[in-house]
Amino acid sequence: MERTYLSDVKNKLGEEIRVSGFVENYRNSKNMAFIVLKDITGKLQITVEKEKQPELCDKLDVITGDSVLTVIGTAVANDYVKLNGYEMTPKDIIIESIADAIPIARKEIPATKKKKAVERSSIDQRIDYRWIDLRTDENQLMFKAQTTLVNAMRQFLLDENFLEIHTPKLIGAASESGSEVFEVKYFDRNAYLAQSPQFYKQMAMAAGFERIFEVGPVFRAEKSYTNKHTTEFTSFDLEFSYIDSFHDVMKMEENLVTAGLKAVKEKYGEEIKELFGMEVIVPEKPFPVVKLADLYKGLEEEFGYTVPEEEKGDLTTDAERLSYEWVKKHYNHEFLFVTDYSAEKRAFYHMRDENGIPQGYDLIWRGTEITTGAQREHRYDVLKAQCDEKGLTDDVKFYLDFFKYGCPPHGGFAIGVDRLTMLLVGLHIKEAMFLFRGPNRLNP
RNA sequence: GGCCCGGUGGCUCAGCUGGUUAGAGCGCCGCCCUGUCACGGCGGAGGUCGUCGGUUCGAACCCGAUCCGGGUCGCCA
Repeated sequence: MERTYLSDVKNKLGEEIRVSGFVENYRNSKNMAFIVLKDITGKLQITVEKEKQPELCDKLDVITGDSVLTVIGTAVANDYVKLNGYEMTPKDIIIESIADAIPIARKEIPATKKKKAVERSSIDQRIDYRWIDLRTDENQLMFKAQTTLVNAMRQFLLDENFLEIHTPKLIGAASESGSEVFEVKYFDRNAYLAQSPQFYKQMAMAAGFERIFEVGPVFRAEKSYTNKHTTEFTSFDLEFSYIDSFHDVMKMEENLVTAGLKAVKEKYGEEIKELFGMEVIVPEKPFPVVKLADLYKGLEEEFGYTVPEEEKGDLTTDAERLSYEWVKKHYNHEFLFVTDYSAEKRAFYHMRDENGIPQGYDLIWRGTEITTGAQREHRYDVLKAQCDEKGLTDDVKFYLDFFKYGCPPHGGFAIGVDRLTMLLVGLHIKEAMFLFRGPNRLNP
């Protein structure tokens, strides 16, 4: 008999069906036993009247919470049952796997008159047993939403004639600026883990691919201890040619992000609101844009925030957070493009205008940076000069060559997928990743 | 790297100015309970109080060292 998903049981009431899943809750009393079974689509109560089915009793005595069962039986409507209003009477129960006592507290249990509250285990404790933690409704919803989000963004780009490429993650030279890279053994020499597909995206432009994207892992050997950094994450990168300015890049990004959020809202908006208390808002276009200096001016006037002089060329974490208040107030919007950063703070490959202002931007969503984008400098001589200025020419010689034999004007950006997900459901990065990687976390 | 915080049963915590058998709730095990649905009731097992050293008649508690972990800032996606 073919397996029926639990979300589909309501369409098969009265029929004999076969279902499988984890035991989410279990109560076994003298005459009755109740099993709440959960699979990726839903839940179902299995009810056993022991007198009528003595042959099942031995099995019922060994079942524990989080065990995996397959149950064959018939589901029928019954007002007794709070869960869905129907329950299944089993004909047979197949024990696929018995679970030991669960070593983490996945849910907070509020205090009652008699009992103290039980706090949920800390995220670090839960990551030790992440596969068990991931069984919760919240976590599974989060990854369903992420799948929908990334899929909608990918589909948007395919419709825009982008090619999907896959660039190497093992690279021969520590690339791009001073950002730290991981060194790995590579036969009799060293290699590095790619910190970004940046150079290869641009190589694709020089190859005449015109429009490309890549969704893949990137590695950062930075000892960052924050709620939004990790040493390995998934980057949604794209690059495209024949742009007139970085405003074309921003336009592409707002269309991309809007398409993604629209799909998520349609499919999971209500569940996300219910389980995470977060509203999925499809943003209005165009997104608000502000120059960095103007934003700081506004934050000072309206929120009394003063940026330290040495930080003025960049956005501080406090300012980033406050910018959410600012953009809500002025534009009733969750997204904010910030432009006109200082050249020292930006990568050498960003194009600059005649005043030396980088032709790029950051995109801030709900007070957290999710993207850096820019028009790239495609003119070999200018690029080489900017490279010299940062003292990187020797390191990136191979990259400079990409621009020597013809290269269209182009630009692009990268979105951190994990950050997108974490902001979507209002969590920290550790909670939002399938498996977090940080300076102190390499397992499981 | 800076600043701050924490390591007590499987989990979450309490443990006053050092005082003798270290507590609770959840979980677990056993028994009881025709319908539960955060079920309920009774009983039980389970802890070298991160580690090492010191002070003291006496240390989970005070002191020193050390290890491990967490939060946050910087860096960025």
